[in-house]
Amino acid sequence: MIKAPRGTRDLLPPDTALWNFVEAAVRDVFRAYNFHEIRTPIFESTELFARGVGEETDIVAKEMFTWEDRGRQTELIAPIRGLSAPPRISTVEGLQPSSEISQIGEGKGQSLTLRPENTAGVVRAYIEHKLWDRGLNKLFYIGPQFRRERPQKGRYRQFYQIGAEVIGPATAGSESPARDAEILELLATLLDRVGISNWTLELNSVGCPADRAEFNEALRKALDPVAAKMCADCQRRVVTNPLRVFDCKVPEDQPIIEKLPRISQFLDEPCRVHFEQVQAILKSVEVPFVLNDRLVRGLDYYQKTTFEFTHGALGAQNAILGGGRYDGLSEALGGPAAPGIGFAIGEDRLVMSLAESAESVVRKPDVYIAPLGTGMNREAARLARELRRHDLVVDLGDESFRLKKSFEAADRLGARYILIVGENEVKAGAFALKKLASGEQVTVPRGELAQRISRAT
RNA sequence: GUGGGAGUAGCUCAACUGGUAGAGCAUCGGACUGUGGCUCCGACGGUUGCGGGUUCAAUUCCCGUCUCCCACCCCA
Repeated sequence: MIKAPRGTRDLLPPDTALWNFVEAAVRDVFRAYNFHEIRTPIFESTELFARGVGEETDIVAKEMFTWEDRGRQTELIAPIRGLSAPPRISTVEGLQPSSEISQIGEGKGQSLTLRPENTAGVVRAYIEHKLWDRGLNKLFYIGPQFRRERPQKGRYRQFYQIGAEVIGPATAGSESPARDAEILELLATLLDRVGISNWTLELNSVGCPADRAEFNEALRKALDPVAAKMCADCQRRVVTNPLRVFDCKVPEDQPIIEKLPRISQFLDEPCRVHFEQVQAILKSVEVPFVLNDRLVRGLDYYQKTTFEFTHGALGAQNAILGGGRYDGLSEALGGPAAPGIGFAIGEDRLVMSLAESAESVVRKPDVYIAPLGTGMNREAARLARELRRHDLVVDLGDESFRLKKSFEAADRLGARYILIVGENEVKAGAFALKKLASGEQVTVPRGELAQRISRAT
């Protein structure tokens, strides 16, 4: 039996109703903040992620689905029919870093990658279509992303993100701490709106690149003498990415980590002021937050404000969304200066955290039509068409069904009413309409059916 | 990528130290030819994840592999 590939899954009813409920609520919230939807390709040039997300990040270094495009010749038809020459798909794992990734783009077959996140794609589109000239600087997206990680609860190889970006020239206000606060307040509204309580907003600032360099230096100095006493992971981090030492959960390491310098001590004046203003606005709009100067986001492009919303009951993957400011990203991708801030919600995790049950958001049929006897399918179809025009949810059976079977079907579907369409009814021009919950049954003339069904509860 | 646990009917789970698989629910049919949710009877449904090994005999023991779950790594 062919099964869904590792780390992917089918979303089935009634769960899909819950997903649609979430997405509808989210679109509502975005509208109120004047965000507009953008849809970018599901795959992009590998180079975009290498430059945008950072070649040293785990995502780019070992978690991308990457393949080499073959231009116009073979496409996928031959290998699939004959199974003789399967398409070559590999992760970047087998490649040498940087040099090869950029070389591939220059050959005949360009290197392509399933998007592991959506910010790079949005910024690429912003640059490509000169969106700053159209006043489009508040964008949101909803869609699948792909990472080749080991699956576990709340983590899939195809997962869904709901995200938004504020991006634009500084003159448009995109650099303002007001945007940071607006984004955070939007998120608080959004979570409340979909019915998630008990979230925690953790807030930090990682400063400008200059601050980070200085801080990294100080961190290395502080770690140098103590690194040998730390866990194996930390020893590796000290070399590759000292910031990540703060993520360590090994108890023995905590006393050492407590004494390390903090990024907050290295923020320059503009960054410090920016961060203070973000906090001041949050207090003014009464969005609760906790400062966490150990919160360091993984992607290279973050600077200044970084944040995370967490929620219990998600296991180890307790971050329901994360984001931050990325003022240098546009330039890193060859675009104009365009400060920005954004976030990505893990939709899979968001749905998992919902108190709402899938059943409760499914719209059940208002009426089930039971045709009874030869020729009654025709009558039933006409009635169904008419009732559906009145915005009623209608389902129906078949004239060969015994009445009992129709009743059982109506019960199973959770219909509110059953409408019996038999010869007697057609002759009389009035139909037996029975409320399934109470058993109350009335005879209703054709013309009054729609009104009768929609009115009652 | 690393470590641990688990895969038996559509779903939830049984099957003692190896003896060729069973229940509940669900589905379909009947009791009940135009009136359901209850009850009773019956039927359908499994290459016990897949492949190999040990054995007279494997759901059970061993090896490999795939998938899921938990944790690490990392992240949404």
